[in-house]
Amino acid sequence: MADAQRGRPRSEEARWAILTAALEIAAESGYGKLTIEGIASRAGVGKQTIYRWWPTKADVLLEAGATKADLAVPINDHGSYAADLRAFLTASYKMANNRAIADLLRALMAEAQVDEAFGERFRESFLQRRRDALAVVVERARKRGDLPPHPAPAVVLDLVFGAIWYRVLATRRRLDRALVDDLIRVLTGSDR
Amino acid sequence: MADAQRGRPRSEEARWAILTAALEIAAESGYGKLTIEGIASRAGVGKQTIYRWWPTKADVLLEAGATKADLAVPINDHGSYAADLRAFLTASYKMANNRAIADLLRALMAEAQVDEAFGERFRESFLQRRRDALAVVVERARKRGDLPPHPAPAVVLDLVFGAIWYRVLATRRRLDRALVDDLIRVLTGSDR
DNA sequence: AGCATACGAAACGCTGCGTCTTGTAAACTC
DNA sequence: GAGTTTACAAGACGCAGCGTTTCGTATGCT
Repeated sequence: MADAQRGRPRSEEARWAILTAALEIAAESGYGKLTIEGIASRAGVGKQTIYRWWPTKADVLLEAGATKADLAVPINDHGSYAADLRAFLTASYKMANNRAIADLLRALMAEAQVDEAFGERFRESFLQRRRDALAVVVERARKRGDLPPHPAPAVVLDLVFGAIWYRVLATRRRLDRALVDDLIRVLTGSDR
Repeated sequence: MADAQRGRPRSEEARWAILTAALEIAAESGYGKLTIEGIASRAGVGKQTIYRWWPTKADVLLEAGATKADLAVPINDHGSYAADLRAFLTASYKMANNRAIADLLRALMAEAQVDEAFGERFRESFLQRRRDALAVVVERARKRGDLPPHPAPAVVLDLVFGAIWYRVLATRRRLDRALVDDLIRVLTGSDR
């Protein structure tokens, strides 16, 4: 085989140590205090091993989150648009109300604003996936004839993720039942 | 008078040069490339003059925005909740669709995630003021008997600002008429 | 005149960046 | 089992920017 593996293979142990160290430091001291040298030192790893596999420390965190945290949201069919929404929102706010995960997401979103290239990676590998997931729920409602004419599907995504992210980033208030209930009311048009 | 001014007064000229230089550099090269030394150099000012009056470069930008950009939103009475909302949202999305202002807001929001102390200042001096403004609109609607039972006033704020910020920070899509229309529909309960 | 504070300029030590070098380790190829 | 290739830990390197300090000067008040 021409493209058989050549040379020493990547150390899975080092990768794991790096991801763990990054999460630990970020959790203990905050993203602002996270440095490549700090990660390397705690992981017992050379800096070059980090630079070889990740372009920035934010990418390390992004992979750490994807690998070690369960960021999946359920999009099973619960029979109605309202029930599907409730399942999605409940799972989402359990995530957002988890301190460690919220801090991680805030750091990634912040870095995405400052580093344009990372921003694209973050949007594609995280934000867009979550949009796609909710879009499935909306599309299912449309096929069921369950979807009100307004708001438009694109706006549904903006309202749901907007409200969640705004609380996480701006007001720092917990996501609660009241928000979820009103959100469902508003999106299903069940005021009347 | 005991507390009369003593010593050389603060140079208004230097202050203005610093705010201008900060905005220019951020606009030209992005917030990631903004440095205190860069600001001082372009403004023709000693670094100490910056450190004497602002704790961080983000605070410089925050004051620059407050001083040089018109960030006011109209909360005049337009006769109905829907009309008030439309005026508020229209003004907001004209702001958010202005590239320079959007970039500035993204940088400030990003820094607020990383620097806890600045985050509080940002919330108090900017985010909360805008929440207060919209709260006036909502309260007026309530007094008029114009306000639907849902969503609750607090959720109204989350939905409006959430949608705006989410587009600015996450999808980078322009705010458009469709979003404004759907938002008004949803908040006034005028589906029916 | 004397005092207090701000100013521009520049030097300081420090931290973390991203690169590079060194010697060793772990896989495959012949 | 000798040779090749890539990854590894460790650490040195020059650089940029930080926040502080020092200097001599400027501008207000009493």
